[in-house]
Amino acid sequence: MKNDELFALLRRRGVLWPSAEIYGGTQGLYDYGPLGFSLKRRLEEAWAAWFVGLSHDYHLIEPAEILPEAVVRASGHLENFTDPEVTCDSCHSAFRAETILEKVRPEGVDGLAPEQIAEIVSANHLKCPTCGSLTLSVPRPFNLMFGVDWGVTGKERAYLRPETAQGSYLSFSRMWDVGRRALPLGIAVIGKAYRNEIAPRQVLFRMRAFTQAELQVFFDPAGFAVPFDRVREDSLPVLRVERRERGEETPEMIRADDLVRSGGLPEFYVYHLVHTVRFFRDVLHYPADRIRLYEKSDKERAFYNRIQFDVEVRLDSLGGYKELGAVHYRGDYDLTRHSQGSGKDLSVHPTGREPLLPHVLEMTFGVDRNIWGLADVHLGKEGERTVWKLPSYLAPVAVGVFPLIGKEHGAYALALTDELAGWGIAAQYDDGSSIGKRYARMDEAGAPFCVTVDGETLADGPAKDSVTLRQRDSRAQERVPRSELGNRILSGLRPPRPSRA
RNA sequence: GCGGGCAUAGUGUAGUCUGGUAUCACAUAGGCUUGCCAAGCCUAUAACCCGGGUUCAAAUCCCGGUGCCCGCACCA
Repeated sequence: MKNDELFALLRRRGVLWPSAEIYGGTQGLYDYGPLGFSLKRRLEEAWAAWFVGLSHDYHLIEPAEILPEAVVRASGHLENFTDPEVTCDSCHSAFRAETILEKVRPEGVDGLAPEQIAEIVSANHLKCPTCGSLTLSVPRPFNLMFGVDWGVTGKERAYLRPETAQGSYLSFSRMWDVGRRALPLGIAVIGKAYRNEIAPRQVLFRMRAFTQAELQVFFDPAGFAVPFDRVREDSLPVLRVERRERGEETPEMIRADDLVRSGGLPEFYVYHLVHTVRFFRDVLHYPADRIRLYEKSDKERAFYNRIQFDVEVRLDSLGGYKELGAVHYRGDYDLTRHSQGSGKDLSVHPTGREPLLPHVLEMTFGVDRNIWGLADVHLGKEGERTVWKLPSYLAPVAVGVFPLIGKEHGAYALALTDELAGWGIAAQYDDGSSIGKRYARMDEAGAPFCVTVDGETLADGPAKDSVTLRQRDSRAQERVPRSELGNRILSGLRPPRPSRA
């Protein structure tokens, strides 16, 4: 489905819509409706069940969304998110100063004042890349962070967090103290991050407020033991830098142990990469042939990232592979910076070991982007009908409950709806229009089951108190006693956890 | 930010050039009928992105704004 068509469908069904729509909408902000909110909750729960479930020592926390200026200064966001931007006075195109100066000053522009950059531009007669004029302006700072006035005087500054990860780094020493004082230690955060994007685009793909799910694993750089034997035979769809440089776009399947043995990647990294791919493939049910692990080169990744693979999924609505998650090996960059910034020694003393500064492995997941991805991949037309084939534990509605004839079976079906809701099942009663339309509505909302109360349910006989249970994907129906219904539906509603036995 | 395109009920659209009661379908709500996969009939609700201008009269022409789409740039 095309981008527009998919968004129209999601809007019509109340999955999501632009924020402040009655004022014409607000660029880069979206509201989730009933179906979208519920799907998002379940997606977050599935993520947590999987990634936090990887180890007894991985935990969820909820840090604050506002960061004091000292934090973003230490993290590098004040400096790096405030790229000097040069505009062309002729055609008004905008560029990062670093891009303009790339050829004459490969070491970058860090530490240069705007006037110094302007001097270099004029001394080298640098032209506008778009129109070729010699009319590049003096750079002005452009910051992707939202600043907020802080305190009574409003003179102090704070910032909305541009990524959730910072809260995990800030909480690390507290988590060390309240925990087992052992490495590895994983800290997971699910929450909003905010970026004042220049050009928000493609609905949920570049938003100004978005939800991230991130797991930061702190580990001893001298050794991070993982049960690698359990993943060594998995094959991963990787597109490595050398292959990309040959012009290849498609990934090749490489076994996990080969990625370690001849691929030069550490076991702990590949182990988590395998589990990340399993999550996308086995939990979210993205088709295996749509998933690609895209390795970022030295130039493409942030300087502190030692290894970076983006998890990409091919989406028809956006015409190609899109980044839906990533696995970063960040070294000790974050704790070093915050040790310096705070003046507090963040190194730890594991029992029987010398003090050390842990390294960080980061797994990031774009929650909103994956809601779009799940719609792109699983929501589609099958002949006349539109079906959203969500994994059952993600479906916002688990079961639709219908009376075959409203007047005769309505009361029974309503009572049954309440009973199922009491089991914690998202059950939705519908007696509108015809039975066929009710099935169609539920297919579109992604409900894995529909239950219909009919004459046999009420009549004395062998089928008394049984109903028909209809499966979304196969459309097959079977007769099920009311007493078994709760368990039948409930069994598919728990998201999978990784096996770690 | 730049260039191009677009904006009409919940959704998709006709009408815009050539100003004069805004078209159709689906969806939604109610009724009759039917009774296990979007059936049929009747009824109802429902729209010209916002602001200004020209005109007796603006969805239509003019100016300004906002939003969306595509490409470029940006996305440590």
